[in-house]
Amino acid sequence: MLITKDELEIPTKRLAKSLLGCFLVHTVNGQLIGGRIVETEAYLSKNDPACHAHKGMTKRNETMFSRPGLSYVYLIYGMYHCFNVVSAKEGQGEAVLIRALEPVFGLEEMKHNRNTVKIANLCSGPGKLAQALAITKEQNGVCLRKSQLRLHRRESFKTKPSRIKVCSSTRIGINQGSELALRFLIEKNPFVSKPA
DNA sequence: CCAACGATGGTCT
DNA sequence: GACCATCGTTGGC
Repeated sequence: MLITKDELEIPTKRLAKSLLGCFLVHTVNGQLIGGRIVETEAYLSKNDPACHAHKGMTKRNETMFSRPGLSYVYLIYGMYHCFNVVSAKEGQGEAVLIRALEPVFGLEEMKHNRNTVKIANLCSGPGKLAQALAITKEQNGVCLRKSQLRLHRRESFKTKPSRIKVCSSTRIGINQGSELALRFLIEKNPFVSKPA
């Protein structure tokens, strides 16, 4: 079952936690690829200098200010993409970065996209999962309930029990705002980008 | 195991 | 011209 509009329009920190265990799937050439979200980070509009929206709207970050439930994708280090779920209220400029998935669907396709055969190396980082799922700036601004790129609830696929334990840590790969505990992970999950 | 570093290009000052 | 919400490789233990 798809994530509902109401489930998406909640405070960003809460959404970052509740997205854990949900499924991110992309239909490419009629084939479904993707997996279960195991690691996220919240980026806030207030008191968060690491957030792209911290200094207001620019060409790059404008979709961060759009409706919750849309996709925000940007290019990082000239070669990778990062995928976010726009959150909070329209106009606020907040989002949840999806940092890792447990690969579930279309493993062979994802191996091909990533040029590796190691399952643990397919989606264990924001750049990796975007590459595995063929997410690029073409998906920037699409609706995650209606486009080929979608979010499904935890109970949608019977791959694991839906009860999970969440833990948190400081965020990864940033300088400013690095002391804030806004990274959330499924406890003891082998598919995260780095242990807590 | 791990720290260091280069690739690579869009965005912002 | 500097800075990046990264990753793969390299070279040291």
